[in-house]
Amino acid sequence: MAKPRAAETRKRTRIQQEKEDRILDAALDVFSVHGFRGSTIDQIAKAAGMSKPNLLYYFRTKEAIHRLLIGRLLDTWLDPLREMSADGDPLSEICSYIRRKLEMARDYPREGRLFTNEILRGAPHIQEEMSDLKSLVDEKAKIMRGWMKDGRLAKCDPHHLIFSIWATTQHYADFDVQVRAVLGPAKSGEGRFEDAARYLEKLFLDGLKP
Amino acid sequence: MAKPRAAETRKRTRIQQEKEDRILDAALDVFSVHGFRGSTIDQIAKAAGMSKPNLLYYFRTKEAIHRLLIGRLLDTWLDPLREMSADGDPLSEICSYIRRKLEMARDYPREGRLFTNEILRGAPHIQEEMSDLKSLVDEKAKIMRGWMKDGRLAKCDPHHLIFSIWATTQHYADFDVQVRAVLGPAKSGEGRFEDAARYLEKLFLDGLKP
DNA sequence: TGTAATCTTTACCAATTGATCAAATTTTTC
DNA sequence: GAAAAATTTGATCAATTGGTAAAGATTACA
Repeated sequence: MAKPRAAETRKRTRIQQEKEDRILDAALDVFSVHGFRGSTIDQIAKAAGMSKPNLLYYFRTKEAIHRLLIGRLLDTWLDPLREMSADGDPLSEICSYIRRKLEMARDYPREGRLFTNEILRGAPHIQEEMSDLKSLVDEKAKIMRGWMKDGRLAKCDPHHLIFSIWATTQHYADFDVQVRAVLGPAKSGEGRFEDAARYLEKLFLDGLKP
Repeated sequence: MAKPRAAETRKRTRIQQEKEDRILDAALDVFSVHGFRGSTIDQIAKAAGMSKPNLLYYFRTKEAIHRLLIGRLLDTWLDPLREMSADGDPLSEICSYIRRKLEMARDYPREGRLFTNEILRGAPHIQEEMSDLKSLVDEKAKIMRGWMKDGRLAKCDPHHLIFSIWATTQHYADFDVQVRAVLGPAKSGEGRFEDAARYLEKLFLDGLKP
């Protein structure tokens, strides 16, 4: 055959596997920093070590790459929240949730920035998922309200509680350069995540009153 | 004269005043959503209700507009932190700071997103300001450590304390569409900022223990 | 009111960018 | 080891984009 597109090929070959992975990795690098419109196929191709037409042999369009990355991301992004269980101890459940989100900010900062880029742009590609998100959050908020009624959690607005967890943990991915600039070279090692975890646990449990 | 650039004109005329303001406002709209590379001069010109060459009569380049906006932003962005005084009551000082930052997120969300866009991109245009930022934060961290030593503030890492205030307040500007999606139409009015303020004060003062 | 200065428009340019195609090359399969 | 399938390359395209040149329209001011 003259020119089969990679995706139209009978089976996924070894080369396809490899190259597609390399492209997605490179694209995540580029998209997470420059956003969709700010990224070029050339940039991604170069980062993946191949020519532009070669890249386009594996993915028809720039958007196809982006869509795939966003899809993958959304798949796992909410897992930590899903894991929060009504049966556990309220404060431990919340602390575990914070810890898991912070680990994600540490281990997958590019995915975090990709997500933030998308939200900043007004979430044009993920309207549907936003409504799934609402259902999930409402469900967990209900659990929290139950805990509050039982006197096992301080009374407060559960939606804003969840926002504050998202915000404080995601901050270490999105504002990484600012965090490093402020902490200075000495404290910018991986240890900053342990400091953050310690601080956040204290904040969420006891607040700042002496 | 054939074609004087607006900026090179003897005095700022009424029209210059007006048009430049309109351009900057439109550019803030566009840049804050699409980032620098993702925004086009045409887009900004259209949003400002003028032709592209007309816009370029007032600002030589796209970058000139962006630089000016970023400069303005940085000028006022840190004012609330600067106001935090060692003489005040620690907890009130911190609560005021949170309140002021939240007001900025409410009243200047576009500026907030412009800043976040810049940081996400690795802060390429504001390296110098990042180092000024460190000095200011270090100074305030020192004040906080003093408060802790005196037993007037819970012992914790003051840098991460500041991060958590930035994160929780800025969240309402950057993730606005997500916040609205989660809260639903009923609770997405301006009242959400009062709910946030109430929640955050409670969190930072007392934490979540019942 | 006339004219010099300022402002706006129309037409245009060169570079970049997303994407295609056919030919050349490499890999897999039998 | 040859045929078939898959991969890579180089040339190319049309649209977009940042920016310019110059002529025409408007405004301010004597």
